[in-house]
Amino acid sequence: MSRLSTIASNGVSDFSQLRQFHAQIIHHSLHHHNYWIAALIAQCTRVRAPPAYARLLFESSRRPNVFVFTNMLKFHSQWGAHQDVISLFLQMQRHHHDDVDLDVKPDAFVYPILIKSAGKAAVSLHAHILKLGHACDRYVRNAIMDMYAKYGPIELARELFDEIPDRTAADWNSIVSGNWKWGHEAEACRLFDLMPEKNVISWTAMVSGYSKHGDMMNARKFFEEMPEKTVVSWNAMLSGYVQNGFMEEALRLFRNMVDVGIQPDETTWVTIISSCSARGDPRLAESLLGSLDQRQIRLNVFVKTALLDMYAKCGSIGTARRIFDEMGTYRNPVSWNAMISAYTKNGDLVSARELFSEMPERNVVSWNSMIAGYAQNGHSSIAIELFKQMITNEDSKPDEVTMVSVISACGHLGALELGKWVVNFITQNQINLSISGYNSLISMYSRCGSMEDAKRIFQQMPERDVVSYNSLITGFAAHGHGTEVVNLFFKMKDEGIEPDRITFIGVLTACSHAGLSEKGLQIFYSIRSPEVDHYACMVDLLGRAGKLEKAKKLVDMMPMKPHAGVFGALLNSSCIHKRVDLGEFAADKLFELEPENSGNYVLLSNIYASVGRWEDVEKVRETMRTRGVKKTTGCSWVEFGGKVHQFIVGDWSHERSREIYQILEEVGKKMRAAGYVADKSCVLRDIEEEEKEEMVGTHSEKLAVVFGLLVFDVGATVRVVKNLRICRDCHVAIKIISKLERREIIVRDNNRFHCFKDGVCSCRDYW
DNA sequence: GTCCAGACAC
Repeated sequence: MSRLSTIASNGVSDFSQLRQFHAQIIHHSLHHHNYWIAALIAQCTRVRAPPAYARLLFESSRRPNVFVFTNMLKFHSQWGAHQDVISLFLQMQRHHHDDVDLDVKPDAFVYPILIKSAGKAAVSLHAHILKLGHACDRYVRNAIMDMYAKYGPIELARELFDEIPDRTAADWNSIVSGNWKWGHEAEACRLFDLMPEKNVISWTAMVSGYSKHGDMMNARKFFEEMPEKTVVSWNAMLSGYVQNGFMEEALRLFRNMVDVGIQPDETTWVTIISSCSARGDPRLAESLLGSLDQRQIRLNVFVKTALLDMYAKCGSIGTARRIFDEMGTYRNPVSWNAMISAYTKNGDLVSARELFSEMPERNVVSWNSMIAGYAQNGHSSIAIELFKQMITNEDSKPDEVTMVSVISACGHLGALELGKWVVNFITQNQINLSISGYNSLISMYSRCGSMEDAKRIFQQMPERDVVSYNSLITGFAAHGHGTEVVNLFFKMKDEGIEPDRITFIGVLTACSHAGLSEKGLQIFYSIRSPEVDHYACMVDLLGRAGKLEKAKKLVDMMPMKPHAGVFGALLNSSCIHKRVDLGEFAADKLFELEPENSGNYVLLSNIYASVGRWEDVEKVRETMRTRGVKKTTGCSWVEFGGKVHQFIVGDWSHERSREIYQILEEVGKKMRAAGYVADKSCVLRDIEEEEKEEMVGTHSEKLAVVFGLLVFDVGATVRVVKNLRICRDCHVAIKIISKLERREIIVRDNNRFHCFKDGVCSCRDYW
């Protein structure tokens, strides 16, 4: 008996020792005694025993008392099983309610655990706890204050802190960490200096605070000055280096740590492993694993999850899955999520979805991984559908990460109506957006063709970074608003934000499309080290302006190897200016670089057609046939009633197709009556049977416009979204429809926008 | 006998 007591108070060191301990308790027939059950559960927490094991222990108690409950709560809390914590607490309350004499009244020991697990939701517990009078307990008091410090409003945490008459070190540490968390660096430092007694936790909080702010100089300074260090302090410093990308420093510190005799713990390993996955360096990881093996490190679920993630990021999805399968009952939501995102990053949405539906306990990250997976792999509609499921399910609340994916999906679909509904959802659910959230809104509005909204968001943002400017610049560039872009470019410099490569691409494209050659050249020369993409923009700019010799010269002078974009720009401008020689030169290079891209063949053929060299047109067509190059057919979308309707060439799948084609026929008659004759110079039109039709063909853009304007009354503006180039025939048709209907039609084509108004198109150079 | 503050994984 006394031996058992010794084990209980000293603790076991691993799971197998725990099982021996358990066996001895059974041997002494003590396994139904609450005292021993509580002790065993406490040891489960210590060695991170599997949840099923702890649950079995819990159920072996006929009448769990407050100790058994509390230890079980602690166990769940450590695993992050917050749902279990809450339901166990409710069970406790029920037991107490049913029989007041039973020793299960939730006490001051229970509330801190509950508050920690409930997170932000613990706000609703605050009043309840005050009523029970637990708020004067220093642990409970601290837990509540800490909750406000972590989840906000931090001001309330501060009020509570100021009211505490006998502040403990924990109270000071909570308020310091809270200030770091909310970005109040100066206040955190001020409070740290005011602290009557600083302990190792206070110092570690400062190291981690500076690290999270990217201030590694000060982080290191505090780390060096600490009077004592624990393994947690080392871990904080390590993770600071890793998160700020100082991998060499991290490894050096790690060796240093081992040298001074600090035993790395599981957190250390997780940090080191995740630094390998960030670098995508499987070799380093392998050698690390070797040392893990040598040290006989027992891999806990955290380490295993980090390993899983590392293998997935280094491209060994099979190994990742093996680890996942081996984890068995040790899996927690994070392991599931890591595996799901491994699949989505690999483009394997089927396997990801399968895991997602099998998961026992989904959290917001699971939904986010899945939604982002669809959004990033081009399945925008499914991403939005899943989001709608998420909000009906109500098991997890969407956060900013969710919303960024959903916003981006709306942008790719060009679904403005849906986008506005999403924005409304964000405000109604009080989801706080960071800079990157606002940036994604700017992108979304730009992609949906609503620059007024994009600009409004930009102006309303509390703070802007280079991505904010890039998003708006790229948007205006796509709409051909050159001067707006140039103004923004100078404004950002005034604000002290350095333009990056994306900025220059946006500005140069805008100059090119708006015919601002001089401005464009001037800006190009100001780039410190121009990259190949910038040269491509300049070739485009010079080419469009008709300075094809200069464009060709620039290609020859480039300090790096030109890529397809450079020759593509040259081919495109050769087409605009009917330059067969340069067109052939560019096309030759392109056929080598990307033989399967049909667009290049079409452009070359158009050049020949424009100068009447029909035998060469035929030759290009022959080449396409022998190489098996198929002209890509695009599809168009138009949004109506919160739904995105899709059309492809010659498509009859839409439920109102009959009506649409009938109206198209009538529009065609009107057009012919108005004197419009189909333009016969539209070449390669017989590559696809459908394109044989005259003016009133069945191209997707026409279907979309007719649907939007005439079948459904969408109002003044109909937005058509298409990501491939629209054909010349459709371009003309849309112009005519806009004139006949006296309405605005916005077409997104190849991520550029054309606004048709009363038969006039805003773009200058497209055809 | 239990509870709070600092580090890690998606």
